[in-house]
Amino acid sequence: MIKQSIKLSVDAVVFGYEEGKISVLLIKRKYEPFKDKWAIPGGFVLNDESLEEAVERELQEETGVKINYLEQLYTFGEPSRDPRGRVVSIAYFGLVRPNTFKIFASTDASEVQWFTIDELPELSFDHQEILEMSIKRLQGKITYEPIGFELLDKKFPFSDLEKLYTTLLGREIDRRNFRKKILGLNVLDELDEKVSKGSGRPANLFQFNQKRYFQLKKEGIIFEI
Amino acid sequence: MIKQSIKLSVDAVVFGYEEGKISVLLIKRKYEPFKDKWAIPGGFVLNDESLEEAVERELQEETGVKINYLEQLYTFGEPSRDPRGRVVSIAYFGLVRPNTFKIFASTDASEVQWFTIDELPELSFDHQEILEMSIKRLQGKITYEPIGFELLDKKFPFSDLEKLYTTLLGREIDRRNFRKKILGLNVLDELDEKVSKGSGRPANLFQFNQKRYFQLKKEGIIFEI
DNA sequence: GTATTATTGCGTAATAATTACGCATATGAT
DNA sequence: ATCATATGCGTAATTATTACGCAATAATAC
Repeated sequence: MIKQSIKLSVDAVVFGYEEGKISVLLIKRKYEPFKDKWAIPGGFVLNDESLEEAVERELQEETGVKINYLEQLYTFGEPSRDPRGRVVSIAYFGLVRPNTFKIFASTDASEVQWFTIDELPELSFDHQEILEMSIKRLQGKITYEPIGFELLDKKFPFSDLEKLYTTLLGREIDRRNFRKKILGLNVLDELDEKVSKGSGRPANLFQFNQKRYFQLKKEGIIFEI
Repeated sequence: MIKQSIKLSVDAVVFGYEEGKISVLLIKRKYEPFKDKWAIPGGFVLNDESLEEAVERELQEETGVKINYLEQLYTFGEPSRDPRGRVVSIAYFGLVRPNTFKIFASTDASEVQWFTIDELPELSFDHQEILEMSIKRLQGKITYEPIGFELLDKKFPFSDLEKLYTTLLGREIDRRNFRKKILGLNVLDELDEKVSKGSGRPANLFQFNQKRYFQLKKEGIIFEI
């Protein structure tokens, strides 16, 4: 039997949402190959850590990000995808609230930066493909799983949620029907707090009730936009 | 940097459909660990083959199966999942038409057998978990992608398709509404052939038109049951 | 050969879900 | 006070889903 010499890495596409824009966290590579090019954060898996642990460790090391939601995306294994040799990479996608921490570059990264998804730089390896798949997955997923809340502040006005969905889905949504639908799902708690931004009627704040969501899911009631 | 010593394998959950039953192809392991226990077919990835090539090679070697549809399922990487050491496995799920070839056991398998999914034996490693995830994926997927046809003969009476869906989804479907819906999707060609099985009015044969499906998909028209 | 049974195939009505849209309400700005 | 702006509630029109009746065409029983 031929000895297997395949290396295993993890990569993470991390999405954030601020000021009506979806952004992705990228690092500038400090070393070859693709030195000084932008890439998705990631790195090799250690012998005794799980894949999720590897992702969270690498993200912490390279960017300082604390992940809020993490999900396995796909495993990329084309023999030619890394010039150093055979590297199979398990890609994840994650959601964070950018305003809850400060990003910084270290270890393999010389820079860390948020890029809005319509202004992306050229990427290393097959990271362009990974990123495109992530965006599609995110767009698909928010219509049948309540993961959008992971991108918003814990307490948010309804208009923030609506803005997020119009941005992510890339189309207009009727505000009144959207409100009816979401509130009808019964996964939001209406708080006794109001917030006013600029002119206009002040908005009530809402909060996602995860416990209630799991309860409904167990009863077979599905979340769908 | 610590040298990485992780092995990479692929596993494939292969589904077949015959006589109104969904079956999974399992092998009996010839060697330790889990010698003489049932398992999902699979094995280690070679240095210079793609992951899909590895799956198809292992299936051919161990079982003689020629796969009809193959899709990546999930990557399982818990450090403790294999008693031999760290083995990360990329699981696939596949669909075949069992009546188009003969299965046989060889290399790592002492036996190969179809098991209906409600009469499964005890499985090796974390293969139980992999299989459960596969079944869920299959059930979910047939409602929004026309992959069910990969399990049927190329030419089939409508009742076969209906039977497949009731079996997979585990619930009754109104024959007349189902027919309207599927035919309305415009992805089936009605042939000028009829088939009669036992008594009753002979049924027209249909054939899935993949070209037409891709065309409709490109136009944004979605398949959904 | 005729009646019976089984299965296919086409239609229409009742119900539910989605979409479109009018307008009152509450605040900041002038 | 008046206007501009954004929130929040309702109802009607449209579309999709579900329920179900029944004719058509064969094998089978007698």
